[in-house]
Amino acid sequence: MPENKGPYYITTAIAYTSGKPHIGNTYEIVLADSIARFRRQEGYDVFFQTGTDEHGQKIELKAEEAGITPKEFVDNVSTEIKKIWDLMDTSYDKFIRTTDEDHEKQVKKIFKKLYDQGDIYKSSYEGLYCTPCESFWTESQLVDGKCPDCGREVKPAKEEAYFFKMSKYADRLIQYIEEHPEFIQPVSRKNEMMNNFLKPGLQDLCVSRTSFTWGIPVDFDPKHVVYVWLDALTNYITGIGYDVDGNSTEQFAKLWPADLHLIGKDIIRFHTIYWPIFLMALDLPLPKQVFGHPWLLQGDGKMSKSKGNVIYADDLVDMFGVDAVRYFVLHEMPFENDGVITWELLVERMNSDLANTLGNLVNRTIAMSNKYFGGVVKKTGVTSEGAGVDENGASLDFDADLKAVVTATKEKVKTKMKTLHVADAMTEIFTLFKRCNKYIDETMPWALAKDEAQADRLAEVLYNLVEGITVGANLLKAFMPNTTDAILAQLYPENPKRGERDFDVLDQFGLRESGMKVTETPEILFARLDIKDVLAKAEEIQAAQKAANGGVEYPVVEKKPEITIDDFDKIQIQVGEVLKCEPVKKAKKLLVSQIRVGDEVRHIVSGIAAYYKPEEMVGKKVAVITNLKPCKLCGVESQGMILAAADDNGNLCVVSPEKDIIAGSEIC
RNA sequence: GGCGAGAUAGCUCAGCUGGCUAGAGCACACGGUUCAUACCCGUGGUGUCGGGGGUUCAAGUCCCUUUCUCGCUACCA
Repeated sequence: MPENKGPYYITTAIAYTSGKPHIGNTYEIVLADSIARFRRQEGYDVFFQTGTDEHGQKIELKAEEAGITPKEFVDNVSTEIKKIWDLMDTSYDKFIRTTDEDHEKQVKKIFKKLYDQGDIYKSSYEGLYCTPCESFWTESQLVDGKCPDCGREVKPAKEEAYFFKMSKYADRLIQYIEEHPEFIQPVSRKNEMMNNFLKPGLQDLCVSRTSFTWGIPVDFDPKHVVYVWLDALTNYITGIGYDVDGNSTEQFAKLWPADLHLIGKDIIRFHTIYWPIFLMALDLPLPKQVFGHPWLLQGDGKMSKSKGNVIYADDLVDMFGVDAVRYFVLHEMPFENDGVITWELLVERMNSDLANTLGNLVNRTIAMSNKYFGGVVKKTGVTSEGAGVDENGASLDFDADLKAVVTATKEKVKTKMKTLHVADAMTEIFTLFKRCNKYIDETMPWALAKDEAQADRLAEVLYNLVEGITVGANLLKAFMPNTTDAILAQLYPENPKRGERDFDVLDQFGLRESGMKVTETPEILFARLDIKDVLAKAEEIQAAQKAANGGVEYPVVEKKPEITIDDFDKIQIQVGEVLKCEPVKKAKKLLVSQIRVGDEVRHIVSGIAAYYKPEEMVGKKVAVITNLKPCKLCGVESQGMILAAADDNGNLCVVSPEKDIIAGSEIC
């Protein structure tokens, strides 16, 4: 066994249990798994944690829709997620759920502790909340009794809330980030965090909610539940036995701080700002590294359930096999940019890398060993040493070159993995396999076989091939564990264990004992696929998905408090006709429209530039709130508001009268 | 609008602190080979290195400028 290099604690983000994860979500666990496996191979004492994030309003609503309790709902989804993680052969050590009793208990205690020490405070600004700005103001901050930001009325707070004093720790965090350049990966993300959040000054974070109940209740104020990020992020410490009262487990002492939090790039902010600050408040050391990986996107249009083109891991595994899917997602994901997945790309990788380069190599090597030596692989020592050079001066000592490539690969893979460049690491391994294929052409075993006198040379060639493949197969273990086993099972049929090598010796050549046999019945590792067949199957899957999703996914909308007809009556809505529309300078999302409302024409700014071109708006009749206090946006005064509907998938449309009616008509 | 990244072969991308005829993989074409899953090996391309200017003996590689793309962020009355 390699020497123990010490503990290594790696986590994925915990998956939100609102539904079955698609292949893009599944990518993260595979990436984490390959890193975890690789570190284990290197000799680290790895602890790999993943799990599910199970609280929040969205889940509360989904459960209601399904007619079951939230707990039943998350039990189902969590089980399904775990099943997929297992299907992908991921070697996590712990699967935590935020509904686990010990987790909930610690979160309550953490909240209390932070409250007691003054980091969390209950909003004392009751009555002066500006809803659109999502900000509380003190009496003294108001300008003319109005919100100093937008100048609108501040209202009595709808809900009291607890806040976390982020600003208190901001300087320490900035210092930490500056002193640990490797903390945020890739580094481009570090700049975004510094420039957009830390340098301008951190806002306090709201850490409780009262608008729903599916969450961890605040012990001492049970109408509040703990805001999901404080709940979710702490899984990284509660999962390994952290206890606020100082009774943390030995495991915690050993593993914390984590070596790597692997997360999607969308939640970098929570992991590199709020999480470190929570930890500082708890007086715990910060994780060593946070890697915000890019996304695996579907190439052919946006994934959507109604289109039925969502790609799920289990469908892919059915069609291609686990390791092929692992290979694909790891290979297609560069370090910084988003990767793309399509059925065509999947087939291409499968055929060219897995079937042609690797599968065929193993197959032809075994076939020749059987054909020429009855499967016995002997090291004879008849090498190509001293073969000289060809007419172009190129070395004919093919053995030496093959060995050099094979033995150098381990170090190359290690180097790539050190910086988490998993795709590049795999490429190095496939370079090894390609070198083996080339070696066959160089040495031409079929030609050697025709000459009795060359029998020992032929044996040596085949030995070298089997040995080279053995090394490559062992290097592949972190990424495609089943393939490693499948190859070794064929090269060492009597006892595959004899083909397994410690990572430390993967830079050595010639460890295979001479005289062992390879299998008499080679099996194809990866079958070539026809793109037509695959596309046909993909269509079947899409059709099934569409059918299964006859039900519609409704948007989740945070509930507002009940109002009376008098409240409603305060709002004046009228039909407006868009006369003219143009983009607002200095703004990306804004359009300014000239709208006829009765006998007056108003300028109204709307955040719809991403959905409507200015010329599309002209001539439309829309619903307009006409008694809204005017307000300047990006330097342009807006005298009202165009009503529009938006769903959860980024669609938006303005609201128009169903029949033609004259501009100025009141909507009531 | 602010901050940042990028624009290199048909496609996806490498090209560090400037230096010999600009690379890899895939795709494509031609040649070789037959052990093998019609597979493997070799050879090949015209790349205005986004446009324009500049520094230098020498610039994808540095500076300025311009166009476009992308990320984060603000505005979304």
